[in-house]
Parts: sequence; structure tokens; C-alpha cells
Amino acid sequence: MKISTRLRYGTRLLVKLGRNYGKGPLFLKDIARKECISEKYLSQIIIPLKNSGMVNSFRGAKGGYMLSRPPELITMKEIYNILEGDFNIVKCVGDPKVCSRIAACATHSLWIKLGAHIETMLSCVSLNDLLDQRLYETEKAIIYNI
Amino acid sequence: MKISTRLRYGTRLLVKLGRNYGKGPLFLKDIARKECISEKYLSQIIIPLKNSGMVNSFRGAKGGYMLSRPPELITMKEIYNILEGDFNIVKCVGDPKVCSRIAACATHSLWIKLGAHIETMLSCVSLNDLLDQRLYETEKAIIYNI
DNA sequence: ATAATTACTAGTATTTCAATAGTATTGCTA
DNA sequence: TAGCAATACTATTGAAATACTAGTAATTAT
Repeated sequence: MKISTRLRYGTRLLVKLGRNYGKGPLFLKDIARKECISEKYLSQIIIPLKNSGMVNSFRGAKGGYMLSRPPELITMKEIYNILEGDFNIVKCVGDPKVCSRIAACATHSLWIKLGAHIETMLSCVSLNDLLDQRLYETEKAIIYNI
Repeated sequence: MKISTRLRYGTRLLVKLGRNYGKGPLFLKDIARKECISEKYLSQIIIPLKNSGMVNSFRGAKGGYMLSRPPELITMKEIYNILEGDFNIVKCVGDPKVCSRIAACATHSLWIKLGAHIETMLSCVSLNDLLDQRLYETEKAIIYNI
């Protein structure tokens, strides 16, 4: 289980926008240069972020991108949903047709639970938690039933 | 984030062995047929399980495979470690050399924590929990600090 | 001996991911 | 209004990982 560069790059991009929140839009070119990420690649990654409404864009000269709302109102779960999709870590969870053995499958519910687990964890982390880099020091407690 | 067929098939294989624990070895051929998985592919997957000591093998006619210890002493974390590797969901966690920006990276600690999270969850699930398919009904509570 | 099983090595096919390339569109500014 | 600088869109390529197949060797009960 690895997370994609798409999500990693996208998150770093949003951190940049988050740190500039309230100060106007940033050029993708500048973000790409500072983060050492291909601008072309970033320009693909930001499209779904824009389409979801999380990011506003301005075209033309003096254009750029900015968050549409404060970073404390953006969760990692949302970002994950936009860039990685749902939390079905196996295909048969989202689409029962791919497997005819689900009812008899002893492992099926485990994968459902693990996906839900990841989802819960990420929904407790906001973009703001990343900005101030105090994630290590926070003491949010989460209780799960597995 | 998806889990590999390797882990999925391997887990189903171990469930079969777990249900037969104490009753002698099973042939891979039979498991493959009942689970509708390529025997050749399964024979590759079982090698690391055997090498780790989790599974005992018997060669020749009337050979087969069996668990080396009761299924309640085998955790999903262990199985994951054998079939998927460690819980570094990004490369830079396991190998800091791949990225020179770790100190400045706002997202790095998030990925570390998410990996640790998955690890904790899976270490609370035993193979036995899968066998009796009562996973949904269990009420184990886990407390995390994120 | 023979048949049935695991053990090992190599190779291929498919899919996914990451990145590149090029063009079109938009809008500020001089 | 010309020109430049930015985003928007579409297509394609390259590389790597994953999933699977093939064939042969070694082992052991009967």
C-alpha cells in the first residue's frame, strides 16, 4: 500500500496555497519551482481540486490559484477523495460484481474496515494541521471499534 | 491506496490453512481450486510465508502446507509485513535519501502517522478473527493519538 | 518405479502511474 | 489591439510494478 505521487504532490500544493490563504492567488509556476515538481504535472493535479470547488483559479496574466475556504475547513479525507478516490482498498468493496465470492469471503469485511479506518483518521486531520507543522504535538484522541 | 492481490490471495490462503489447523496439511492444488486462484500464482505467494516460519511445508506425495502455530497467534500485521513489506506508505519514510526536503516537508509526518495507524489497526486483528467471521461483532476499542 | 506434490527460476502480459508535449483559451497591460 | 503570461485541455509516451504463466528440478509416499 503506497500513496500516489499525485496525492503527495497535490497535498504539498495545497499546503502552499494554505500558507498563502487570504493573501491572493499564487502562480503554479512558482509553486512548482519551490517544491521542485514538474509544472505540467501539477497543472494536471490541480484540475480536480479546482473542479471540486476547493481551489479557485484565475486565468490570464496575473492569474493563479487560491483556496476557496480557510485551510482549517479542509480535511485530508476530502483531499484524498479528490485525488485518490474512495476508501475502497480492494475493488470488490466498491464494485461487488468483480467477485462472486464476497458472501463467503472471510477477508472481505477486514478490507472494508481497514478502508474505513484510514478514512476516519484522515477526516481528523485538517490542512491547517499540516501548515503549522505541529501535527506531532497534537493530542487528538480517536477511538475506533474494529 | 489499494492492497495487492498478493496480500488478498495470501490472506485467503492462510484462512484456509487456519480453518484446517490441527488437522494436518492441505494441498495447494485444493486450496487453489476452492478459492479459484491460479495454483502457480499461489505457489509463489506461499514461499515467503513458509520462509518466515508462519507456514510449514511437506514435500512429495501426501505433502502440503499447514500453519506452524494456532491462528490466534498470527496477526494481520505479520501477514502484511511478509507479503507487502513495511508500513512506509511513501518511499521517503523508509529511505530518507530519496528526498532532500523532508525537514521542510509539511506532509512527511502525516504519512508516517498514517502508516503507523494502519499498522496498529492490523496488529489488533488475528487470523482467528477472520476464521469465525465475527469481525463485525467484535468490540475491541483502539485509542490513537494523531 | 511411479505418481504426486513442493521448490525454484525465468519470462511475459497487463495495468497503473508519472511525466511530457503541444495547442487552445483567457485576460491583463502597455 | 497586440502581445505576453497565465490557466485549460487533450493526447501520448515511458517506466515501473503487478499479476500471471511456463517449465523443470527435487522430494517422498506408495
